[in-house]
Amino acid sequence: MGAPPISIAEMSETLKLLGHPMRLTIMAMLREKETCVCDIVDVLDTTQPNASQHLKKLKDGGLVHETRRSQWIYYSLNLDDKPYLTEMIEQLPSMREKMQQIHSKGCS
Amino acid sequence: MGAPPISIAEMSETLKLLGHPMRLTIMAMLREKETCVCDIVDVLDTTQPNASQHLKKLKDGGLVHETRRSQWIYYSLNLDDKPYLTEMIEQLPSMREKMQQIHSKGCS
DNA sequence: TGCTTATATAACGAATAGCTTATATAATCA
DNA sequence: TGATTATATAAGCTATTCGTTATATAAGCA
Repeated sequence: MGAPPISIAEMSETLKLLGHPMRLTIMAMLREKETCVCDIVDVLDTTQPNASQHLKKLKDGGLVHETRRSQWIYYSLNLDDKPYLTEMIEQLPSMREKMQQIHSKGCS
Repeated sequence: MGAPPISIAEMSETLKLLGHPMRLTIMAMLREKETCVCDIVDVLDTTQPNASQHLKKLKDGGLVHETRRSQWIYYSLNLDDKPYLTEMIEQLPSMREKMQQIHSKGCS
C-alpha cells in the first residue's frame, strides 16, 4: 500500500552504477529520448563492446529497458521504481546538442 | 548569477562516493544530526580505520564537513553546492533507531 | 545462401577500491 | 609527564572494475 521500502543496500548499488561518467552520460542521453547502441557509442566516443557492457550493467540494475526494433536495439530509461532518482536525473546536463551532432555523421 | 553548471564528471564522482553501503549509511546518519566518528563506527559495525577512510573520501568529495570539539571530531552533511542530491538524501531510510541503540552502549 | 551491419559475450591485463593490521597524532586527565 | 581515549594515516593484500581484443549472435539484404 505505502511506498515500497528502499534499502540502503539497494540504493547504494544503484548509485554505484550511476557513479561512472559513461553510464551517467547514457542516462542523460536516454532522458532526452530512447536511443540505439550505435548512437550511444558515437556520443560516448568509445568502442562498441565497452558501451555494450555499460548498458548491460544499467539493464541488470533495472535502470534502463531495451527493445529490439529490427536490427537495432533501443534503450530507454526505467525509473518507475526509483523515485528518489528523478530529481537528480532531471538536473543532468542536457545532451541534446551532442546527440544532434551525431546524426550529421550518421551511424546507420 | 544562474545556478552553477554541473558537469557529468563531477556528478559521477559524487555518485560513486554514495555508491557504497557504508558511505551511504553515514550520509543517512548525518541527515539526522552531526555525529562523531566513534558513533559512526558503532553503527557501521566496522573497524575505526575503515570508517575513518570512508569519512575521508566523503570529506575530500565535499559531501561532509568536520569540526573538532575537544577530543571528538563531529561530521555533518555539506550539501549546499549539490542540490541535485537533496531529494535522494531525504528518501534515505531513517537511522534514528540505530543511532539511539548505540547510546545504550555508549562509546565515549 | 553468403555478406554486411548491429549488438552481445568472453577472456584477459591493468588499474582501482576496499579492508585489515600496525602505527602516528592529538586531546584529556591523573 | 605518562596513560588513556579519539581519530588519522600508511602499507599491503585481495577483490572488483574497467577497457581492450577477439569472437559470437542476430537481422537484413543481395
